[in-house]
Amino acid sequence: MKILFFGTPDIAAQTLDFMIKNGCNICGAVSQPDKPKGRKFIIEETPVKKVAKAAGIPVFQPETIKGGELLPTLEMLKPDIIVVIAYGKIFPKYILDFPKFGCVNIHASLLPKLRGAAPIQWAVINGERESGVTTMLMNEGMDTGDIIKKYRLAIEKGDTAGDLFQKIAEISGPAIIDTLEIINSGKAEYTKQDESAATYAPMLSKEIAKIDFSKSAEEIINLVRGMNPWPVAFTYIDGSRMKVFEAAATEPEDIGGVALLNGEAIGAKNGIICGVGKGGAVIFNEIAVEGGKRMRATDYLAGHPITRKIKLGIGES
RNA sequence: CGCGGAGUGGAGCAGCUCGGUAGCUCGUCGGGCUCAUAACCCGAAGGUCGUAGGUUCAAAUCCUGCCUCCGCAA
Repeated sequence: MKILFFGTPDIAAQTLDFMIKNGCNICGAVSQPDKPKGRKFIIEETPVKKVAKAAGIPVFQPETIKGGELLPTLEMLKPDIIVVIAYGKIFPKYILDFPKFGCVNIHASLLPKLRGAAPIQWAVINGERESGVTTMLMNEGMDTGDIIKKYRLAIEKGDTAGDLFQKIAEISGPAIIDTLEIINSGKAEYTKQDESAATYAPMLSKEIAKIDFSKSAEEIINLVRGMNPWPVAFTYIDGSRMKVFEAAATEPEDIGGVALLNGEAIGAKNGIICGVGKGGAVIFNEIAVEGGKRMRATDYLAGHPITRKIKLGIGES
């Protein structure tokens, strides 16, 4: 079965790598165009492109695909099936209809929950205990295709989005191989999604990453986990942006009777304790401020003592 | 040349504007106090101030090149 692979970021690259190593017949890889990245604006190849090039697979990076740009490529390669993971664009009908076995997408959630761009982070932010990947036959909607198979996965309490990314990446390769075998054997069943149960995982934005201290301790801790390693939950301390990499629940009494309202913080021997909504409090264990490296909050406090309570979250928004 | 910040004992920072004695909090080590402690008291070790030059009687501090790290932006 000739496979044309679509994908862009690291998680797609790992899956592609797994497929190659397991003998899949990949006739080409389509990825987003390379874009300037990093501090120096250096153009960097997408992870999928790197893997494909290393394996000698031809790479295609059209700016857009909705106007028929990919038709010549499809006719040249004549793929039997298209596999898509985190490519980043909606597929137009001419591509969906081209391969004999259709276009199979592997999505990092248990559909119909968390359709959209950032299912992994939202699973963590929402405090889900379970996630996984779903393979489906793509249609013209966003993650609305008929489900082929779900592969479940537990989310541990301390998992960050980065941890979940890793877990998802590990099962994605085996999952797609399994699904391809099912399709190839002709035993595939396509199940319609329950539209009433659909939820969405929109792209992450700066606004979402800003800590809202009126929320509960649990919600804030989940946000911190879900934003790690990117874009990282943040607030403002002393007028500077402070990223929070790790936070834990704590009791307001831990700071010796000082009452902390929402957003009020004080230095403690284990980190920075901050009052949050519903009478709770969280402790920031690992942080980074502008210009500084990531460090333990206790180290920050060594150079920036907070002996009287201060208000967090004040800064240019 | 996209914009900006930073390199100072093991960690986090101050000192630089206005050159002249290496400072603070924590940690480490030793001692003391205490029923006890991540608490408290006394003491000690530990730094070519990122690097290469320049200016100067004298540079952590002023000037120039280079290296490294980080934030924004993507």
